[in-house]
Amino acid sequence: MSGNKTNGHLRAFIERVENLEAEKAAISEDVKSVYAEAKGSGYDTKIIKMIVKIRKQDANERQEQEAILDLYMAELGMVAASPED
Amino acid sequence: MSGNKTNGHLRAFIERVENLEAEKAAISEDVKSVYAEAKGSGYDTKIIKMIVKIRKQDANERQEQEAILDLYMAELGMVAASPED
Amino acid sequence: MSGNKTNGHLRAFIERVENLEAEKAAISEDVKSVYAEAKGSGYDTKIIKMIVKIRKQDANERQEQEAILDLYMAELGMVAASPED
Amino acid sequence: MSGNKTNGHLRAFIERVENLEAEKAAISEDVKSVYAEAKGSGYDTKIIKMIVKIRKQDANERQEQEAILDLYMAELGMVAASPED
DNA sequence: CACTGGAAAATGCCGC
DNA sequence: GCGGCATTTTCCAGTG
Repeated sequence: MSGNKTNGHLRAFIERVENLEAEKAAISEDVKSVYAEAKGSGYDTKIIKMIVKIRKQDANERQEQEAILDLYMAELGMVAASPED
Repeated sequence: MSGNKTNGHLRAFIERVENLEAEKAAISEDVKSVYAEAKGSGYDTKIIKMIVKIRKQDANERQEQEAILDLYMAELGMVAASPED
Repeated sequence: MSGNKTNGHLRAFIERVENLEAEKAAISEDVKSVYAEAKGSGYDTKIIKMIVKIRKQDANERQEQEAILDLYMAELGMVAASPED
Repeated sequence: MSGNKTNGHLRAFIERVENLEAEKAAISEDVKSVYAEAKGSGYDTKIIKMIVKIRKQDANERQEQEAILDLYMAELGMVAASPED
């Protein structure tokens, strides 16, 4: 009665996840290919990875800055006063 | 200057990697959505993850087994027939 | 033969790890206390955490930049030439 | 403005947190050193980690048991005498 | 009080 | 085969 027909649902969820993860794995392969190609062109993989990493950090940082700005503004909009007392 | 034109290549490599990683991130989001949906249907996310994990392990083991089988067959002078499913 | 007396060593290693992790846990408690105190002084914990996070990100970024600089310098010191042949 | 002098407090809080987290990071390094040393002595890091984990679980269980015991004793009207410390 | 989001830990993977 | 790295997983505080 209660949950039997949901077994099909469970199976569907699992398959969807597995398909998505297969896609992810394929893309990871592509990334590896790009690095291999870059190395084949004489570039140092390590450096490329580091550049990618730094650029990602930059993006994160920007996001964090905006997040804290939002926090500040919310804070100021709410209390607009000194925290203590 | 010898290799200036390769700068364009470097940039291209970096962008390709970044695009691929963006795709990966998007798919990861999709996976999260599926889990959220499953949870909304009353399933325990943790259990589904375990099932997915186990099935992946099984797949890995299968592949290993097949690889070993291929090795044996090659050893015996028999070419492993078309592996595909 | 060889490894019997090392049991004592194993025990010693485990205890060292456990002691260190106990210290870490204690410090985590201290951190929590500081946040509690700050909140008691009217500060928003969330904001403080975010500031700490951003400052840590800044530090990381600096480190990454230096790391890549080192990489570049090593690269240039080694080959000092265009990447592609 | 009312609360300007609290900026110093905020700064102090932040620095205290950062110092504590630096200590934590240092201790984490120490833990890594211990594991490296253990590996250098021929031990398998993974196994040691498992042992540490199990012992921690045991400790947790013990605490739970003691907590339950305390509950029972409180229920019975007996104050759980200070076990130690 | 269950859920979300984030920090810390653990696992697995990749390149050397 | 090992160390480093990325991803995953787990734990916990905060929140509605």
